[in-house]
Amino acid sequence: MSLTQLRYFVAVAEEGHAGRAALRLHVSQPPLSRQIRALEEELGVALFDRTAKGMSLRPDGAALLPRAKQILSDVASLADGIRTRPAPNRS
Amino acid sequence: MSLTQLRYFVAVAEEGHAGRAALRLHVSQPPLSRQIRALEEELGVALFDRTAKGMSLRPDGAALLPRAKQILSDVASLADGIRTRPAPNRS
DNA sequence: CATGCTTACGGATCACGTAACCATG
DNA sequence: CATGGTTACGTGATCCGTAAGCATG
Repeated sequence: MSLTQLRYFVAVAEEGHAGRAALRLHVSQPPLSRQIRALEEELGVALFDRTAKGMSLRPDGAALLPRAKQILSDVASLADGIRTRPAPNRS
Repeated sequence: MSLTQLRYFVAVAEEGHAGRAALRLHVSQPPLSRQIRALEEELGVALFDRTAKGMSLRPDGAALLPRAKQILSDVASLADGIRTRPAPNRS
């Protein structure tokens, strides 16, 4: 499991559509599809239902979504927090 | 920034020694050294002091350590939580 | 037959391990 | 000169993008 996979998963979950998620992420659909599938295989569960209209969350995917977003948010704030701390002054 | 880099960072921080960290992670020292350096460059700060005895945490590294451990722990529990949830029954 | 996810395939990028190198006490 | 981190270098794996394939309404 990688942060990239979590980012891709969140984008697809929020867009409900791999094409739009790919645009949002500036990648093409195949890598997206592959990473989602790899994540599902690693976890051993189906995260989405593939319909003719797009991809919709299944229960396990819905359970994963908020936690994935939390982790990504934590990672981002960690990076920013360190980067914007050139010296330990809190004046 | 990748989860691998955070794992490498935590191992070196806790061991205070790249050689032992490498054994613990089942990799060799050079990849470890490179990933730590890449992380430092990405963040724009020095995380460790390189001494003749090993690597010791600098203030920015000490600030990063607990947050990195938290994220890794969250990721692990997320994966386990989904994996051990074959059906959404909470009987 | 139009839309949307998936598989095939070739090429670039990244990460590792061995070996050689450099610094410190 | 022994210990420990770093750089060099070649190889193997991973990931992407284009193109072709397949399913559904």
